[in-house]
Amino acid sequence: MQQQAFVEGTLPLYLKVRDQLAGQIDKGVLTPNTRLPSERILAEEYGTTRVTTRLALAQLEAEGKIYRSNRRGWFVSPPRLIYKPTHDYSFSDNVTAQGRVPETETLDVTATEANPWLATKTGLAVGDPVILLRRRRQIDGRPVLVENIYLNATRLPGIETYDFNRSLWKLLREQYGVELKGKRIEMYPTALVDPQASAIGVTAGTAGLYVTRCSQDGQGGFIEFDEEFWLHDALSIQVEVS
Amino acid sequence: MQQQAFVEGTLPLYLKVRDQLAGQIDKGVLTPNTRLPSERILAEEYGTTRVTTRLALAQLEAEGKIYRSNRRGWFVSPPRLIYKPTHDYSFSDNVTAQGRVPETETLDVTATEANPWLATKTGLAVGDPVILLRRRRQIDGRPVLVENIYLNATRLPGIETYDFNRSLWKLLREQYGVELKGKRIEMYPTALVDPQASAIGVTAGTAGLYVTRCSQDGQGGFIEFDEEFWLHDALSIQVEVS
DNA sequence: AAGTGGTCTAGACCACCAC
DNA sequence: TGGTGGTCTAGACCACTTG
Repeated sequence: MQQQAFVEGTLPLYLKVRDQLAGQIDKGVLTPNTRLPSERILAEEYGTTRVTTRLALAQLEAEGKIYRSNRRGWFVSPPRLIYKPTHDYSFSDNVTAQGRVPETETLDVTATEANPWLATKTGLAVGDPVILLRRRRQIDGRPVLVENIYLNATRLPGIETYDFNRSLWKLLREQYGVELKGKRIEMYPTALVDPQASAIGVTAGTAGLYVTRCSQDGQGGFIEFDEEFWLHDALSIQVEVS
Repeated sequence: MQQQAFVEGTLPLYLKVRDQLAGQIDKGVLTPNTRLPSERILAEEYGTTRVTTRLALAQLEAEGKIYRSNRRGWFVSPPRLIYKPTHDYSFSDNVTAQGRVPETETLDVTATEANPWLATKTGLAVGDPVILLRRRRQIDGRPVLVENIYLNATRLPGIETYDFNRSLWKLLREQYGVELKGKRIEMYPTALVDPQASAIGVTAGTAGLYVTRCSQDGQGGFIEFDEEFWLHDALSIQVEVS
């Protein structure tokens, strides 16, 4: 029942545990995607309880140094993917160019209509037909984002019949002759909640980055609105302007 | 000692508490910057313990719906500031334009030299003289970011003598005739750790957004490198390209 | 079946802030 | 000085994953 003294210069215990583990990660003793010892073992090693150990792990998770895989354990985070949302890079090409292995899964494709929220985001009228495409994307076997893509069904007739497990940008260019031009991007950090958290296989409340991207063709016509839910430790955003 | 049953359709208790509080925020019962009841009172209201209540509060914090003020309590988050890092907006003008009240405090100004890390970021040589300026910025009385600004001392002689509690961009333009042109921006979500967490007055480990911005003049000469540590719930980033 | 993280209890003392 | 959040203990049962 003894509490640790909180005198000047003394860190809380959970931050000491944090520092120890962070040191092992930074020094390369623990390498990306390595599993950490279980919470119970860590608690014993550091002479404390699971609650305190979990505080330390939550800190490292918030910093993006470790991640958890649903009831399988804690793992060291791999490097962040460099992502330039203003460019036309395909996810697959970008991931491959950085020496990683991408994978895309189509979750479902639905024909629907623009609701008021989507209408204000896209300039469509409420009720205009759209195709909603939901996909999950992985890097090196780890799901890192889910996305909802709203496609202008009027402008892209028959698009729901194609294979969406490949680059959408290439599909638009090759089948419809569309070159995406104008883009309006918005993003902010937030927690992933259901249904996105479940789709990505993480606990509700895991830190994430919410990114939306509205793309038009050269004539200013609306083509697609993309809503991406990223794990917060999986990416680093880069934007260049001149 | 009875545990809640985890049958189909039943949420964990901490998520029920979360939903209740979130509902009150969304419905406007709790308005921005309102203080929530204390953890002990919330725990009693929901018939649970502080630990579980804190889980619920941590969820809402991760989503950006509430924030904590060092040992003073939990508060409802105000709307996010819309921030366009590719534009030349001054912080003060931007905050004012959105109907909020900005404040800037200079923490310290130091003459130093470029280290290897800064050299790779800026194109300076290691050892080149730079002025390091640290500032804290507030919105409506709440500190929302601290920043480290590295200024090219060779290009901007005497800059350390000016008042930095106002717009740096205006100072550069009016006193040095500098128009910033090229920008390279990089950002990713991470936790705020000391010394930034202390400077902003939040617990180490609070979710944040790390933003760097490297600016040049029209001739490609390096002017300033800006490193910003934002509270994660304080901003929404917008970027437009055509 | 064994082990993992996920959730939860019922307390405790401490540092800090406002009154 | 009293109340707040911050940290911590020493357990418990549950759901899920893996062998």
